[in-house]
Amino acid sequence: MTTARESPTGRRTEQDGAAGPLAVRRNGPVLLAEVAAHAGVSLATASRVLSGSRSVGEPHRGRVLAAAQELRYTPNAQAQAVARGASNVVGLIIHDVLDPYFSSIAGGVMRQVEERELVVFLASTHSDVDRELEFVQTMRSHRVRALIICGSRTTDRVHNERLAHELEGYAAAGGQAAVISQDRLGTHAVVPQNRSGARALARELCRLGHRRFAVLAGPRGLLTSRDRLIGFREGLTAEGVDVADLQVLHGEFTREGGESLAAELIAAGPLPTCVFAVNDVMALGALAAFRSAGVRVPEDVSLAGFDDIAPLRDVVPSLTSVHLPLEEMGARAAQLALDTGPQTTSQAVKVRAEVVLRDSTRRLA
Amino acid sequence: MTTARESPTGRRTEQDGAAGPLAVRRNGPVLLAEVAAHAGVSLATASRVLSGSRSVGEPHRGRVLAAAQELRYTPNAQAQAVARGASNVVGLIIHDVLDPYFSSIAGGVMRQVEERELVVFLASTHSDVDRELEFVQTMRSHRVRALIICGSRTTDRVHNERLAHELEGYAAAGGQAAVISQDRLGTHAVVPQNRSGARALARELCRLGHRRFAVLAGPRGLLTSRDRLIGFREGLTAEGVDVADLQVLHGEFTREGGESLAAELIAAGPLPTCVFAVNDVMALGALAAFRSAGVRVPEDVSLAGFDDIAPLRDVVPSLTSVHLPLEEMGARAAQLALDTGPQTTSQAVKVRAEVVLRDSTRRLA
DNA sequence: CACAACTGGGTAAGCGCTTTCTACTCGGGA
DNA sequence: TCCCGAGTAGAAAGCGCTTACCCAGTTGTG
Repeated sequence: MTTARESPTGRRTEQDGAAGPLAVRRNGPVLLAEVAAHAGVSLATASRVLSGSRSVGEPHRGRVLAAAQELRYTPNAQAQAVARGASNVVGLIIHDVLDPYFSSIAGGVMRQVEERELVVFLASTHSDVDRELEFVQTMRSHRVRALIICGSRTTDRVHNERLAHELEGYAAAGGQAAVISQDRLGTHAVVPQNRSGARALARELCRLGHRRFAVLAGPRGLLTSRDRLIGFREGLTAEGVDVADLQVLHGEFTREGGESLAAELIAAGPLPTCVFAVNDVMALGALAAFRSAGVRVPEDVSLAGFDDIAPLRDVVPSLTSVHLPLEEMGARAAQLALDTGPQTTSQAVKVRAEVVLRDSTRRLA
Repeated sequence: MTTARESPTGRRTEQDGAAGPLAVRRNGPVLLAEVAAHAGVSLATASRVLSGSRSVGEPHRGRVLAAAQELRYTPNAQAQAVARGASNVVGLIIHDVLDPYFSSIAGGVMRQVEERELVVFLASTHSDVDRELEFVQTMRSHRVRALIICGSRTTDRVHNERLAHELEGYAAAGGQAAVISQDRLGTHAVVPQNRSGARALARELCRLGHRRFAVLAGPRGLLTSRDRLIGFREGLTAEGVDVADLQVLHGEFTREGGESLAAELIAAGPLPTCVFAVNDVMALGALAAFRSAGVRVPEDVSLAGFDDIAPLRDVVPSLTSVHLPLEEMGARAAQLALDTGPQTTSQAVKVRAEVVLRDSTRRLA
């Protein structure tokens, strides 16, 4: 078997002259030119057969197909993208794959993407705004045809401006972007109704007889956390609860955050009758903290979360939460970014958040 | 603002002659050539400055940088990949993002990938072998520099051969692949010790006094499920339990699968003292089924799973399982595929599976 | 039977970059 | 003063494809 050498430059040389007609082994992938040669047709014809861009007559057509098969030809998608001036990849930026909130959304996005025979670039920021920005640049540079960014926006002005600027550049170059969270970047947006959801939750909890609440909130700068907190306050006010003595603890937006905030709460003294964790993973953390401190839910304290993530199905007591159709949100965002013409003005889709009362919140006597 | 027209062919024309020096607005992304022109240097120089491939003298260097900044230039990564003949993307094929087993592994892979400033293509097969094959082709065609496939291999000969063939082609073209599961494809492999893990579990359960078992197994063709079943049988035999009356139920490898198999089990008559679900999501499903049927775990029946996935932390009773360092496995696979020279023979890394006894399995009096 | 209107093949000009190769300028030893 | 390298800029030849353009050879129409 003759192995072709590479020139020192890395460019292929024509030195394997001794190679027989079937000396296919070479390093690097098989090229279209080789398929064409093997089939005895021109490069153009081979390309046309394989990409079906124009009809090709039968003697040739078959030969090309056979040659491609035999040589195990795989077209170079990057080169195709360059030549065609259009890529078939979609970018997806999330905070963390391990968080069920994001993996659910990702699931929805992937479904849509796969239906369209595209592929997805996945990047996770781990809630770091700089990485977020960096990934947008990366995606831009890979000329993704659509970009989906999910995860709460922040109050960080500088970052928001930079990001908006970057996305503007992306849009100017013909890209379609959609965010899942707050509609602040001038892109398409899928916007969960955090505020009204939390408001409704507060009212339901009040109707169960609760008056003394604590909120386990996320970082101050996170809009999602902030909106939910605001909504919750509004709901309480509407029910005539004095918001002044609402306990609000800020911490990480994660399970660990919830766990340590709940621990703080326990340590701080008499518990309220009801605790609202602004998202479910925090609620799960809080539940663990309560459990290990011997605080019973809902007997000693009621607990509610937000998002209604899938793993909630398996916890006891079943957790009261505010349902968000996460997969659907992902799917919807993908649709917005993929099915909208480049000239369309950006759309915002609101997503209702529905309170689901379960066993973790009890009715007060 | 002058907008450049496109020729009917989609190729850019030179018709925007009227454009002033700053008429940057055009459709499509900014090109390197435009940056070069703006900076008054040649294309080559601009390229060298921006990719740092060679030193460029100061008057020019600064001008290029400034021009790039001003025009919001983003290099076309696809074109770079074509020109350089090397891409910076990694492929990751899993069954389902929503399954914590896979999302944990994905998390590990992503960490490694991000450390190296690469990006990842994510594809999910939903356990469909045809899609798996198709995705390998897609990844190949995108010239991913490394490919990580995770998810149990099957007994489907035809598929295995096709897949091996495809991967051979990938390797021949210089790609590095790693699988996480069974080492059967001639690639690098991260191999969880399913059999010995299950064997150890069986022995521990026997030591707790159990003799009558049922196994909720996955599809017959799945090697992971099969290996765990075999190992479990071996463990029982070693402890002198007659394997003949071991109940084995086959179903889906998912939460729903576990749920319906457990329901079957309950319906079938007297329960064994201990049930082994071959993976945790099935165990979670079974737990739900038991709960809703009023069967208490572990009082009425003991339950054990396998994988020790993260959401297990939040269920009560805490579930006995066999721990697998999922994130680490993902990271390890990524390392194998990324840090190994192309000429190295493929390595297989075994991963120990450690039994963790928790509250879902009780000691029999 | 001349003349369109198709078909379907090949040639070559792109796509947006990188990199080799050539050319030039400059400083310093002989 | 001349020559030689070092250093750096630009021209141009790639990378692996697609596709506009051109040119037979066929068919269909009046």
